[in-house]
Amino acid sequence: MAEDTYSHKMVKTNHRRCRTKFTEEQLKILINTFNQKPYPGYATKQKLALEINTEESRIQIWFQNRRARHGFQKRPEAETLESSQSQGQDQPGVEFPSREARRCRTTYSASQLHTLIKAFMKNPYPGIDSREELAKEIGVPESRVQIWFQNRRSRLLLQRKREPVASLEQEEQGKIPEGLQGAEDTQNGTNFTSDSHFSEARTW
Amino acid sequence: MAEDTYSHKMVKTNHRRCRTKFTEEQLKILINTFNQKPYPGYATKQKLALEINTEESRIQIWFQNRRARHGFQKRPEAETLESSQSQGQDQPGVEFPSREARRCRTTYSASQLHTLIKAFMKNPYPGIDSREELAKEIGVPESRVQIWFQNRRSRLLLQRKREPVASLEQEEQGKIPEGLQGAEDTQNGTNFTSDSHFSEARTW
DNA sequence: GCGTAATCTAATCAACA
DNA sequence: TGTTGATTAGCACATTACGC
DNA sequence: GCGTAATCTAATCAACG
DNA sequence: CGTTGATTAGCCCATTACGC
Repeated sequence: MAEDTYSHKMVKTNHRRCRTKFTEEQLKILINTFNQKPYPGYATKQKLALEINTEESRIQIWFQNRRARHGFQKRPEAETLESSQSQGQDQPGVEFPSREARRCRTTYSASQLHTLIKAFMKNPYPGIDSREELAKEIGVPESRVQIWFQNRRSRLLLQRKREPVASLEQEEQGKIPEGLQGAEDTQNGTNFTSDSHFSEARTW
Repeated sequence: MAEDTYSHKMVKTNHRRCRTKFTEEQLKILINTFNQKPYPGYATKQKLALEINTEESRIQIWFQNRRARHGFQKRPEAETLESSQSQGQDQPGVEFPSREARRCRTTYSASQLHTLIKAFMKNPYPGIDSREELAKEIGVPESRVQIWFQNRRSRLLLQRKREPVASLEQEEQGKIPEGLQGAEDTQNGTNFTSDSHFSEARTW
């Protein structure tokens, strides 16, 4: 049992969240609301959450999936220019909040960020248990923790395509001059049949 | 016991590098060199590497450990003002490089960075095998991959203490107003006895 | 204004019927 | 196996908008 | 000049004798 | 159970110094 040769509490809590099971009753209400406004604001979702006794984040997910799978009238703005809603976009004077207000922006303190980043480094893809634990530790709802991790990963992956050309070359990169770079490890040849998984065929 | 519930090739290659065993012969040479200059430059280390047939990075480590454990004469610059070396620091005209030249700076291409970052997100603490694999994949010596990961983690952990005060407060931060933040998850109470590991007693 | 939390889509994973 | 909740990246930087 | 590789210290982990 | 190679963070931003 030489696996898990870690001293850390490698509890490996990487389960995903339990699949929520909606009752007929709940679904009826959800669908009904969806047909009225497929892009509900925070208030609406909160109300729904209370009404059908479910976390607001689950409702959020449900709406996302619903939108993605069952086509609906149209996007809320730039509609098919049909019914109501004053499509004039920038109708001056009244400031029409075509979109319902969203959830208030969460602000994280330094120590909260500390904890989050530390956890991120341990595992950028925390399971539901880790997230719950983190949430409790820093005192925010778990859904916010999840969102934070998503955004964080996004930002990190952004740097991948950042730092662009610097000047004007992007030719080959698997061809280091050879003789300086690859002139290492010529003894102790632990060649270990490298079954390189995740090759993934770059196509640059 | 339900650990490692991953579909990914969780080969768990988190072993550390094999402990290098130096022979008497090698040690003699190392110690000898150390006594002459405890802070060897790249050229010296490279030469040593060739001489005792060992990776340069291992020599680097050996010198670090040696310096940390066995006291030695002094720091290389601002010496005990003894022998040669023209200590005049800024002796105009000749530009004396008191320190021996270091290793040439490695520049990573965009695709190399892509691969590295991707790997970083999968696991910020890759074992020797993963690093070797990465090294082969992007065509740099493994030691450089290791260094890259170190620096990367460092930069990430930096942001922890970044974004400081914004204006002028740093009082309590474990005291969210309560009543807005923690007002979630009141159903589906999976309380799961939270044995919060890594508490680590902040002392701010 | 900037930084970044919130939101969204498209795709995929995966549990459950 | 299809349905559907959960999760993820965001492919020359996903988009939007809010707080400080 | 900035960005970031390279380097360093202090501490800790861990294999091996 | 000490020795010593390997690894890690870097406690108001580890330090240094190159390449572009």
